[in-house]
Amino acid sequence: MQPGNHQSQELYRFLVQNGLISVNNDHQLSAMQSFCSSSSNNYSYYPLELSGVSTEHDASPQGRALAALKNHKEAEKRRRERINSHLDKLRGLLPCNSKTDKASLLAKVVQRVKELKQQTSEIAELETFPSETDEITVLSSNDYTNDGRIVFKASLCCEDRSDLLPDLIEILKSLHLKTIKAEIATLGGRIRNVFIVAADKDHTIESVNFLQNALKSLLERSNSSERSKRRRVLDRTLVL
Amino acid sequence: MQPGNHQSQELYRFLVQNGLISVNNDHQLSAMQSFCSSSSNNYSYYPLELSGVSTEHDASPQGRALAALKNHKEAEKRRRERINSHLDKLRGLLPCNSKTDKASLLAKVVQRVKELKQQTSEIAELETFPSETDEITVLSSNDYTNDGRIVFKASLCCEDRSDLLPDLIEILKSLHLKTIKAEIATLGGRIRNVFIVAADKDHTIESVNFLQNALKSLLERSNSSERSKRRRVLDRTLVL
DNA sequence: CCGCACACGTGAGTC
DNA sequence: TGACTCACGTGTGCG
Repeated sequence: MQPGNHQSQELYRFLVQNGLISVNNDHQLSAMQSFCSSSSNNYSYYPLELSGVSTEHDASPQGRALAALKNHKEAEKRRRERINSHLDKLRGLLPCNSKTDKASLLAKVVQRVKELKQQTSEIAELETFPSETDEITVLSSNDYTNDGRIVFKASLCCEDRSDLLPDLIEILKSLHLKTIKAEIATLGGRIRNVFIVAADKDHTIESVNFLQNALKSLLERSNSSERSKRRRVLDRTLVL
Repeated sequence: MQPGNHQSQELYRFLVQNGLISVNNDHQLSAMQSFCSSSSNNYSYYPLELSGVSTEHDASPQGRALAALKNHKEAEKRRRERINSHLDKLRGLLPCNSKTDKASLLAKVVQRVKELKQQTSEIAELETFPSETDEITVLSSNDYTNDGRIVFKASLCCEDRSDLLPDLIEILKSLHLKTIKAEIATLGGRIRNVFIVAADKDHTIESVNFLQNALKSLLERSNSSERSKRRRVLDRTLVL
């Protein structure tokens, strides 16, 4: 079966998509190149074939060139199928028909990815409950990079005490970090601070560790002074 | 500038993507078709042009066919640019270089969309279930602003009782808040209400606090009447 | 008829 | 050298 005519295109795509006929995976197994050279698609297309020149196992320059061209043609076809199969997967993933254009489909995909991205980040921000365990999280990602400056998202969850915030502010000041946004939530004597800070231009990614250590020592100070039974500290650093 | 050679391809894509040069939007404005017919791409390609047959405003069959072919060629080019610009947007959205293949890029997109989809649904489910702690959340952001009116997202989680909803409705009515959407979930005698409300035009951002306080008093009434042991109330206000 | 979207084969480029 | 990707122009079918 050749998917050349338009009637069988959708069927063909369906088969490819559902693995009922095989298509190369991306960037692997691509050497499986002449799997269908002996099947039913040996239609004569090139004039040279019509004029009797054998292209099978031909070492002559024309034969080699023709074989290369055939390989090329088939490889290109497989490449198209690969791309289209992914597009069809996306069609199935989004709320859209199987008949939407490639461009419109991709536009929807772009929009959806953006939506989901900020949705998850918003929801992550909502997840600011103070938990029962002490916890430090410092997170930095490329998404947080803003015109050259590095931006962190840091979270600190511990027992509340009156001079926690001043200490925190002092730490940020000493590290030359500028607070962009801060959230504070308290629950039953415990507190969770989530703050987004921007570093100076000359800061490197190692500032994440400085901040991390400073927060850790702050938390240890709190625990030792209060003789807290809460010994375990969840300590996370995420660099995405 | 024509993007024919491979050196300028990336630059061209960059310009298209950032809107520095225009490309048709999907499925609209596609009638803008011959915008570059007088630019530098009037290279002679067809033998008929070389043999002196004018293709400009030619009503002869050859002229018409040639003009159609030219239109077709340019339209196809625009289609390609449209698709590629979206692919480049996706490249910028995902953690990948600008040099990843189309197929691999699309594979990553498929994977990412799947991930984000189930992530958000999982979190959304978690947000709907009533939790064990009493909780009030009032959230307002610029995203919730709708043609001038302020829109809140408020969440209330507490012990269920029969006259909770009437009380809630009364509060919203007294504050002149119009309910746009509401979700109610009950589980083991506990209830969670999430509702989106819109304020009147004359409301300010302080209405958030009114609502917050009203809900708090509502919750305290419930607790005092039921002699609930659940004293701790998570009380959050986020203004993004 | 024309506009539109697609698959196709091919030349050119990169590694 | 070949294996691979890409943009291109073209043929074709649909509305």
